[in-house]
Amino acid sequence: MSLIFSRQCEYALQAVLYLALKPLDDMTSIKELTKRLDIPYHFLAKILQDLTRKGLLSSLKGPTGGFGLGMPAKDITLFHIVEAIDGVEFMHNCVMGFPECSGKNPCAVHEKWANLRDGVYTMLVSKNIAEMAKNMRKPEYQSV
Amino acid sequence: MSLIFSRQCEYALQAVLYLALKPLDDMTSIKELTKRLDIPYHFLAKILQDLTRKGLLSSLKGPTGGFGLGMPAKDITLFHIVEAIDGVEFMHNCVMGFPECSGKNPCAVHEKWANLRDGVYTMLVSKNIAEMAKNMRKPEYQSV
DNA sequence: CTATATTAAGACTAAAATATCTGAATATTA
DNA sequence: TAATATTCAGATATTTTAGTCTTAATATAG
Ligand code: FES
Ligand code: FES
Repeated sequence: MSLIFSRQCEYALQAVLYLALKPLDDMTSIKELTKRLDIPYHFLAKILQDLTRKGLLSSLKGPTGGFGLGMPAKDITLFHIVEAIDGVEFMHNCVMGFPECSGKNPCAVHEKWANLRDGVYTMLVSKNIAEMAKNMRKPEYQSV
Repeated sequence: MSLIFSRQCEYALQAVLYLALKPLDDMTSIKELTKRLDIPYHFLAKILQDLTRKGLLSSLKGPTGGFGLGMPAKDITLFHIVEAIDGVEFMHNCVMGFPECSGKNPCAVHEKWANLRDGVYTMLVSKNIAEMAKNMRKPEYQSV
């Protein structure tokens, strides 16, 4: 199977975009998130804790507690999330798996891949998550 | 960790490109391939057997045996290899992991991803593996 | 203060991907 | 025919990723 981002990372992207639709200090429980997004409860819990440790989210215990953005949505891009979960190695790895990726010793598709990779980067940083979230037409995100 | 193709698939791409540099009926042993490409012996064996069953390669037992292309290099693209190993789901999956990927209910990056995905497809089919192999400047492939 | 709802943390389990091992089948060569 | 070099097939092992469970900590509301 091929995939770009790990499952964890996909869940993180989905969850943070959901939080981006809410006011900064509004806390959202894991329960609400898993219900909306159909993500395993405890798995999502770990991911969110991870993002909290890394400062992207903030959390609060107790009733009325939950998770919220750790900084204004306008300062967060999808790239921050990918970076926090999967890391950025994909930005400098050879798509064919060769140990080196550079124009010096290019593999058969290096030029094209380098372009596409830049495109992925642009895709992840071109808008902040507030704008991103608004661009979605996913039922999971309606009437938050 | 993020990656596009599975490790298996990466190995397959590397190995088939190596075979593409040889005459059609010239058999190459796993030993030679693993030595050149630094791929675990038995793992590569399984991958090549898989590709053989699927017709992309041919094999011959015994001394002077080994693996070769199953059809002329000009008829094979990288996409055929990816298709055989990883499958083509990545061509219609949402990059953020949502259950549906379509313009009807687009995720935040659907348009951009759809373009990039087409770019990946083009990258994989734009040349046959004979041309691809010649474009490589990897030391692993010199003086075959 | 107490009961409750929540996150935090870490151990644990399950599944998938990656890698290794072993013996059989087969073709070549001497 | 015998020895050898190879692929073939399937079992096993290891590592990584995904997912679950349990207990503790903490904040709120009554
Ligand atoms: S060398 Fe292969 S993508 Fe750069
Ligand atoms: S819906 Fe996400 S990439 Fe198409």
